[in-house]
Amino acid sequence: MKKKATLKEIANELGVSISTVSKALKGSTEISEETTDKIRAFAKLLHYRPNNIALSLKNRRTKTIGVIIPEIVHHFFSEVIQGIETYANERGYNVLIALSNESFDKEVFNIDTLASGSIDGFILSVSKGTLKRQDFHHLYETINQGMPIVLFDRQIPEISCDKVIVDDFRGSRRAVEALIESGCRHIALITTEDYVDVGFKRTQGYLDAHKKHGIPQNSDLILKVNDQFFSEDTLIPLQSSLKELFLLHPEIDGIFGVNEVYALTGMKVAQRMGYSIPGDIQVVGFTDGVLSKHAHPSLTSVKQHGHNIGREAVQMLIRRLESEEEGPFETKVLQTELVQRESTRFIN
Amino acid sequence: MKKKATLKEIANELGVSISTVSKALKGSTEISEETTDKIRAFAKLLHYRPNNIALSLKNRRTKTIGVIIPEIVHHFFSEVIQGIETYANERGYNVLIALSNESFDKEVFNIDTLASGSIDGFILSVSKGTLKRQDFHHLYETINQGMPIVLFDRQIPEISCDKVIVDDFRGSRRAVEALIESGCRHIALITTEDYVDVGFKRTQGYLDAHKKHGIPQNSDLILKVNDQFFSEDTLIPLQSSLKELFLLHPEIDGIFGVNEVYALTGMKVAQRMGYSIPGDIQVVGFTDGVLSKHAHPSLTSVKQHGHNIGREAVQMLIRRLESEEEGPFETKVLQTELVQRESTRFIN
DNA sequence: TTTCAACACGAAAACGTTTTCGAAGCGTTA
DNA sequence: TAACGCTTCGAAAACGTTTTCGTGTTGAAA
Repeated sequence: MKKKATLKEIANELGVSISTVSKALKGSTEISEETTDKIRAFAKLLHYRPNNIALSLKNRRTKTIGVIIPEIVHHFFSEVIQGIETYANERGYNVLIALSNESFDKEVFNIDTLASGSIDGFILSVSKGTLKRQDFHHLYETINQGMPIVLFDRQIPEISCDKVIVDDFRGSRRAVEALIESGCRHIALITTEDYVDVGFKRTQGYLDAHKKHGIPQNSDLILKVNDQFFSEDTLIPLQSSLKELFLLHPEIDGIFGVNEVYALTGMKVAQRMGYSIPGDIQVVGFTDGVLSKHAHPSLTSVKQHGHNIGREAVQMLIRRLESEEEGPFETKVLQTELVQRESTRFIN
Repeated sequence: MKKKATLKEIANELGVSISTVSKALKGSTEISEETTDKIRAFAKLLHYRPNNIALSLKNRRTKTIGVIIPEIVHHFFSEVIQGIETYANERGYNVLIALSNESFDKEVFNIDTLASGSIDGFILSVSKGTLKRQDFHHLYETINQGMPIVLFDRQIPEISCDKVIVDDFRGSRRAVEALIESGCRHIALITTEDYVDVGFKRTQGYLDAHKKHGIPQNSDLILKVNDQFFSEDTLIPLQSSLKELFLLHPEIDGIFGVNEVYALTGMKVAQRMGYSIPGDIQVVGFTDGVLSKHAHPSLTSVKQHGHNIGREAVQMLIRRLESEEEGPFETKVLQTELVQRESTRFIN
């Protein structure tokens, strides 16, 4: 690998000082036009590029935001990143992304490497591994070290920092209410285990919708999926559980999945068993992604405006980065939207 | 924002020199156990974290690989990143990801910021914007500056650097041959415009399969989609074009889409018009992603082992980073795999 | 001729780290 | 007592920048 050109080399070759070269390249009026031209020409010849890392050292700022997400395939996270990117760029910040793959160790590793110099602050959604372990020392350390963090999506109440989350409870309740209002009385719920905060809240919304409408809720209709290490394989056991569920409970007339894949899998299993969607069973999912749009029939979903989440997160982070005084931490709660498609026959 | 603790601060507080602190924290035997313990305790108290950026300055290496991809929602790119990550980590390298969003300007911006200090080398797939513009000055500059680049997926013949690509031609030909062998005689092709290299090659494979089997090919059955700025909206015109195509050519008995969404859209339009899949029309897509698996019926696809692509790319990059002499550039061609699902009735 | 401003440039510090080399202090040995 | 070796630590350079504060030269004004 060739080594990169530096100010020093240019200065030596041209018989001027380093400062002169620096000023000339920056277009300072201090340097004569003649010298400036000469230096610029030579710099171009050597393919000179300023070394930002040295700059960061000097400025003690990198103007870069680090984003750590658990998964990259999720359409939701892609949308959030999209939002983060566009808004951060507007404000003159660069964005770097790293993946935790839902693993605690990887999350710690990524935070460590990024925290030590590369970035000014974090926007992150914690991995399932971390949630399960309930070990947040790496986050505490980072915050104590003076680097601001904005958490999004998955909540950790005991950590005090800025947060931007979605109103999972109301989003979910609204969806289940819509099912109830359009006639469903036996709604199956496909959810995660309770340690995943968003899964828990969406489950609560499901329960609350029943209570609100005075509909008895049968807890046999709730299916909790263990997917700490989510992969295609977890779908196989899920499918058989679902088949069993439908066989035991032919009265089921609605399905609510706390994410896209769960809802979709529920729909597919029902279809295979001869149910018509939305004729016999109506289906709603949480998180509106490509799968919902391309499913057959397309899936009614609770949309989480990921773009806005990203935007809010960046706003909070930059405010903290660029202000000296340390105000109280905020938690921004964003509302969802119910997007109707072919898998339901809602009235309005 | 609080400022971060440094070696200097610790040294001053404890009345020792910076070198002593550095050595103590690194566990050098030079420093007495007593002093070491004292320094470490104090460092922990201050939440000290070494500033890697200063280190990179010294070492002139960051041990970090920069990855730039056009889109994050693509399942294919996610898989490649997955591969890059796991293998890079094994070799002690960190991975940073940036997005170009298929935009030339954003690609240039990202390369510029990353190239100047943050990383040792690039793995990238160029944006459609860049391909259309045919402007590669930013890549040339980076290479000339001495920073190695590995290109993947989308080819640029005129740039000399390491590349890892998929055998689009043979993958596509194989898929179309399979269609022909199972009886199709009028296969519609949904492809991109020719400036997208992979689209072009897949089109060539489609044509070659016909020639090889002596089947006349009707160019009216080829639909070229303009999707430079790909969004959900481009699907609407595509759908009407497809509808028109099927109306004009009721003889169509097969569909080959050069990507997942094209194939899927073709399938959906056909289904809406009353065709049965795979009874009346068989469908094959390129790029095997979540959509293929979850479609109804699920989609037969040409799978591009993204994980392997990532692995190969990392291997090539690290080899170049860690060896002094500059060998000739290589291009690694990976083969695809035809994954059969419900949208076809292949014989074997 | 003296004085002074304008102009063009250079020296050096600073950012945070690692590492090499040297040096002080102290005990041991001949 | 002198020589030596070990232990423990500090000074300083280096990485590539930017920026502040000189300093020397020139030309013109007094």
